[in-house]
Amino acid sequence: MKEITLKEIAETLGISITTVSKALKNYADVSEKTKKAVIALAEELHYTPNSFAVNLRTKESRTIGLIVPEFVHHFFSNVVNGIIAEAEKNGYLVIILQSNESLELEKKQVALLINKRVDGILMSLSNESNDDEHIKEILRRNIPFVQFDKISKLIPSSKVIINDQKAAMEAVQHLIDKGCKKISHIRGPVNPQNAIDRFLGYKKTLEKNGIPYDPKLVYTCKHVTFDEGIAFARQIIEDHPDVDGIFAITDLVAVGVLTYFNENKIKVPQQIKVIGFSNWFMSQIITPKLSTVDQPSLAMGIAAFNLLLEEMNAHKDNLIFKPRILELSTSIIERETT
Amino acid sequence: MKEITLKEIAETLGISITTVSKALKNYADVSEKTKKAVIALAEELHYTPNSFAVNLRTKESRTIGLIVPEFVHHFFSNVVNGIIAEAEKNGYLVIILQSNESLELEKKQVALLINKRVDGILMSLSNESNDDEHIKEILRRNIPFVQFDKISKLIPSSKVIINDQKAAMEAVQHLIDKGCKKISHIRGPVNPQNAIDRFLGYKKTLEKNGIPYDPKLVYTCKHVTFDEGIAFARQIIEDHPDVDGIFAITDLVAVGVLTYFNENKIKVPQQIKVIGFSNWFMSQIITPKLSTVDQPSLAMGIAAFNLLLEEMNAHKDNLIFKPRILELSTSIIERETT
DNA sequence: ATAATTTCCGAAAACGTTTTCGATAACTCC
DNA sequence: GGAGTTATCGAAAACGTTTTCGGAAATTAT
Repeated sequence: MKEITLKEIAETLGISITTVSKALKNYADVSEKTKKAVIALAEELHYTPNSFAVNLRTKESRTIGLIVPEFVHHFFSNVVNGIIAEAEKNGYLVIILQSNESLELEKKQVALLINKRVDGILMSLSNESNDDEHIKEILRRNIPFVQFDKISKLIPSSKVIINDQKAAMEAVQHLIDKGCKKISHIRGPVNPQNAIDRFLGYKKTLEKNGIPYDPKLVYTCKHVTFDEGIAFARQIIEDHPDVDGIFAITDLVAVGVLTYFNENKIKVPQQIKVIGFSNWFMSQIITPKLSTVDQPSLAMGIAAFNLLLEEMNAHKDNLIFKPRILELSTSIIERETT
Repeated sequence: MKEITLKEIAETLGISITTVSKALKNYADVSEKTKKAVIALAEELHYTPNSFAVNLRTKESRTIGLIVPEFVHHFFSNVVNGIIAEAEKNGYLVIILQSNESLELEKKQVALLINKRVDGILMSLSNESNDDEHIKEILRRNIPFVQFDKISKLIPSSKVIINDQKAAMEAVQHLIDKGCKKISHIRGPVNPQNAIDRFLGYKKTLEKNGIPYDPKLVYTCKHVTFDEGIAFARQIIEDHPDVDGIFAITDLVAVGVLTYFNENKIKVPQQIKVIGFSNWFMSQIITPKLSTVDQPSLAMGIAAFNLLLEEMNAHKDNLIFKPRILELSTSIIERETT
């Protein structure tokens, strides 16, 4: 079981390796006759070029690295889906790494990708990320790099994001428009930019509508899980029986909230209205159907890859690439919980 | 921005490339003094070995390829999760490809992975797969290969599966035990082995319980979607108003069924009992909560990678590896729909 | 006929690493 | 002091490809 190489083909055909290589790449300075012969033999022997050698020679691997905090959840798996589909369309392969929201793992993974010499890196930050050294290392090495969704504003790279603050403002305004007077917010962890922005959107919208902001109405998730949704729902009812609206950081948490309410006969939307974030699939199958903010996940993946592609192409031609920020638009989806 | 190579380090230190390489790999025939110097300089310059060259030289990439039909859905994203976690633990990277249930794409992707010279391939077949040539090519090239979940019995490779027939039998028996007399089956497409096996399990269990098998009670999904669940639910009620049990190929379809029943005030489980398959997350949040068959997705991913790892290690040492078949166990989860 | 051009081919270098094998220098032991 | 041993190093080949450049052969122009 030995590998077929250019040398093999060259020797059996009695020509040089050079000519074989050129024949397969359709160079003009190879006669049609030899081309035919080479191609025929290559196919017969199931020749496929050794990509290790090609990579070494051409200094590119047509492979990109992708780091996400997790992808079992609907939003990220959709983004990843967009990325690998678009990558494949352009002849790129994707190596996927999952940081599990751990900064330490994230650092290792960045090092891995650098070592692998991927042509570019696509990344969504973990919740723990506040130390930027590993990201700076990517830029220092001049590796094409695009952040998406969970980004750091301090890193001067291209980004694909939504306007979390604006989207949150619309969500909270929607609750107010539906008659909510006392709105609680179940927010994400302290670090991530989008948790901060959504919280700020919540706060600003209250103030804009003359509703005093009360920090006691804000509950902070540690891991943004279904179970936290259940737990906070109970706590909110205990602490503030008169709350009539809840804005949850994400649909998963909102679904936890609804589950608790369903089990405890708390009427949604009559007693309390609920709005989530991201428009996960499950939001349309739970009873009552969850109102939410539609966040274009597939489009985000596609946009992120294409932005990276532009940067990789510029990089190949030794051009400087000016980082760009793409802001995708969101929209409120009104369902039965508001 | 030039890359740091062994040559760089060797020249600034006035020693040979060989020694630098050996120093970094902690060879015994390099003095402690030079080792220290080399390591210090390597760190200072942020040296990282060029993996293209390493791959070429060592003929391995510590990268595996993974092809799944799709992974936005809960089951596969969990399997993938298990795989990449386990791979990373063992120093392997994973290239993920999605066949989108298309045979044509699947073939291209196999070719891509072969060309990439991944150390091993992990694969779950698309629904269209009946032509085996591309898979045979993997075996012909002696590339370590493990199939999981959606497999072809004809391919003599290692496999990680569940016993679909047995699991289906348990599910249908569960419906019968709960009093169902006329059970409909919403099955998967014609080709895939697991759709066949689950159907066979359905049929056998009916017969075992003295219930005549009626092909008119079997509905065949083309794409196994939520919408098909809704459509078939309507059709079942129309065609057979007296059906009192439904066994759906997967939770997604079952959830579609429940959604239709909820909207049309058909009482579950009083009028009709429903059981799904796979225990997706959504099955526990829908009302009524869906009874289902628990299929160990994460464990399947972990097992599949470890089996592949064994095979890759044997391959490295030029040992022959006898394919093994791992069968993971399933269990019925009784919830509110039965 | 020769000169100029075109067509076709191949030698060789390069990409950066790993590993084998031999060489030198330094040491140990009697 | 010489033989044997050990410690340390480096030359060179190899992995398989791509690309540059020059040269020979064939063709066309003069």
